[in-house]
Amino acid sequence: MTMSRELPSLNALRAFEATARLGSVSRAAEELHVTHGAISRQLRVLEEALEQPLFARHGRGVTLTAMGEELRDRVAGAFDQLRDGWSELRRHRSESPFVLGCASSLLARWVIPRLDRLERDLPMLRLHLSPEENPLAPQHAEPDAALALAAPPWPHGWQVHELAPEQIGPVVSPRYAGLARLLDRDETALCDEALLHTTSRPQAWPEWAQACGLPATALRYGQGFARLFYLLEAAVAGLGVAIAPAPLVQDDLREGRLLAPWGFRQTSASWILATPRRRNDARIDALVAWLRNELTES
Amino acid sequence: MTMSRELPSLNALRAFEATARLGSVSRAAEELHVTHGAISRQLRVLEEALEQPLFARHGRGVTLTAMGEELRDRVAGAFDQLRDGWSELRRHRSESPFVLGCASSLLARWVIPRLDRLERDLPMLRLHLSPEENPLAPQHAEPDAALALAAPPWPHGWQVHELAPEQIGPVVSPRYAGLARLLDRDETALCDEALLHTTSRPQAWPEWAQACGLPATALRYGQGFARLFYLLEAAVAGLGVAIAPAPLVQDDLREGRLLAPWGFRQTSASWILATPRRRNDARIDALVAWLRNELTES
DNA sequence: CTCAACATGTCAGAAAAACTCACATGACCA
DNA sequence: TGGTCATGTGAGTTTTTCTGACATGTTGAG
Repeated sequence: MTMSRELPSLNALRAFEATARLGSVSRAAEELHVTHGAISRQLRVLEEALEQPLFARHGRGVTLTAMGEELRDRVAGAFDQLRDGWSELRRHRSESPFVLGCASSLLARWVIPRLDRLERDLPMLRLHLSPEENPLAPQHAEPDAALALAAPPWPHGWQVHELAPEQIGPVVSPRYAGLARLLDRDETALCDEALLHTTSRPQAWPEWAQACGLPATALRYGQGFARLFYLLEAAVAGLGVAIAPAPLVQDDLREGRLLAPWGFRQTSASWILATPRRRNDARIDALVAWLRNELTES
Repeated sequence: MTMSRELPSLNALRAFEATARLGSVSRAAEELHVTHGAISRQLRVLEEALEQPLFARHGRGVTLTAMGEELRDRVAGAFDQLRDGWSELRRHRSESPFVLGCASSLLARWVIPRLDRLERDLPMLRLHLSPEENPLAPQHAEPDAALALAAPPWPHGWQVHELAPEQIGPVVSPRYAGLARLLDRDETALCDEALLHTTSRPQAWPEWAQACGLPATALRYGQGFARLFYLLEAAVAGLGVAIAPAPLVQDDLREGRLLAPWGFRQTSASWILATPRRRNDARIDALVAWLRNELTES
C-alpha cells in the first residue's frame, strides 16, 4: 500500500548516490564521514525497498547492476542540484552585506562618528546602515540587526542583546544666554528653565526628574523638536537646556561645545542590539562585543 | 570549516520543501505523516544552518521569506526529480515480467506441460521462461529466479528455497525389446542391461544404486546422451532403460509410455528455486508455494 | 601456495536524529 | 471575550543511523 510518489530514506539515497558516483562503498563512506558498514547497511535498505540488487558485489569492489544504473541516472542530477543550490545559498549569504537598522539620530550622532573604526575592526561585516525611525517595527526589508535605545518589555519577534544601561542628563551650551544662573547650582535650578525636549521621547525629562528626586510636575517645557538630532543641534546652538543620552553628547562634551553640569543618571532603558529571531549569525556576536566595548569604555 | 558542497539534513530539506509547496506547516506534517512539531523543528534546523529565517511566522500560517523563496526555487525541482525517478523505478519494476531461468530439460518435460495452469494460478507473475543449461552460473542477464535440481552445498550468492526432495528411478518403455527379462525381477536385473544415461549427470545411476543397496560397480553403461531430455526421449522410444526424476516422467507413466517397475528412491538432491540474494520479491513466495504444491501433490 | 592487503558484509550495542505529546502563544473571527 | 486555527517549545521516547569488531571473499606478491 506504499504510495508510489513517496520517497525512500533520503539518507539511503544519498549513500547510494555517493557509492554509485565513486564506485566504492569505502570511498562513499569517507565522503560522508561514516564507516563503510553504515553505507553498506543503507544500500541494503534501498535494495530491500526495490526488491532488487543495485550493485553486484565481487569481493573486490562493487559495480552497478542495470537497475542500479537506472537509479543513478535518475537521482544523480537531483543531488547535484541540491548540492549546488545549497552551497550557493550559503555563499550568497556569507557574501551579503550586514544591514544595521538604526534611528537616524543615533546614526548621525553616534554610529557615523565611529564608523571608520567599526569598519576597521570588523571588516568581514561589510556593514550597511539603514536609517529607519523605528527599526524594531515590522517593515518590508528587515535588517540583520537593529541598534536602539529601548526599555523592556522587549519587542516581540526580536532577540535582544543588552549592550549597556542608558544614562541621560541635561546638557547646555557654554554659549547659552542663561548659563550664569545655572552654574554652581543643583538640579533644582532647572525648574526655572524652559526645557528643550523631543516629541519622539516625551518621557525623557520626567524620567530624569524621577531619577534625581525632583517632582516631574516641577519642570516647565520650552520648545519641542521632532527628533533628538534636532534637539541636540539646538542645544549646541545655545538655545537652551536639553536632555540627552550620554554617549550621544560625549564628543560635544569633550570638545567643549556642551556642558553637563549635573552629570548623567541611569534610566530603565538600555542600549540594545536586536536581531530577528532565529538569526544567530556569528557576525552578530562580534558586533555585540564591539558595541558593548564602545559604550562602556569611555 | 564546513565544506560548502555538503548538504544539510535531507529530512530537514524535505520538510522545508513540503512546507514551502503546501504553504503550511500542518499540511506538510500531514503529507509526511508526522506531527507539526516535527516539521517545525526541522525547519528550525535549516534556519539555524543558514542563520536566516526561511519563513515569516504570523500566528496564522507561514509565508516564505526572500531567502526561503530562493531555497525553494533551488530545491523544489530536485525533489520532484527524486520523486519521479523513484516512483518510475518502482513502477517499471512491478510491471516487468518475472524471468525464470531453468534447464531446458526441466523446461520441456515439466514446466511447459504445467504452464497454462501456472499462468492461470499466478497471472500477476507475467512469467517469462529463460532456458539456460546452468541457470545458477553467473551470467549477463540474471533471472529473477532459477528452478533447478541440486544438492548442497548451495551455490553461493543465491538464496535457495527447497521445494521437495528429489526421487529418481529407472524407467523403461513397454516397447523395449528386452522388457521381458526385466519384469517381475528386482533391481539386480538391471546389472545385465546396458543402461542409458546422461553425461550431464553421470552420478544418477551410482546414486540410485547406492540408495537401493547395489554396488555401483555392478552397473554397465550403454549409450549416453548430452541432456536428460534426449535420454528420456530415447527411453520412450524403447531404446533401453533410463533413469529419471519422478516428476519428469509422471505424465509418461500415467499414459503408459513408460514403466517404472522398481519405483523411485530419494537422493540427496532437491528441487530448488534459487533467487539472487537480497531479492525477496513477494512474487517469489507465491511461486515457491505453487511449485511445492505441484511437486508434492501427485 | 600462502599470506598480506583490500573491499565488503554482518551484528550487537551505542549514539544521534527524529518524533510525539502536551502545553503555550499569538492571530483571527464571531 | 472566548473559540478555533496555526505554530512554537521542551521533556521524554522511539526510530534511525552509526560504530567497532569480526567474518568473508578477492587479488596480487613473494
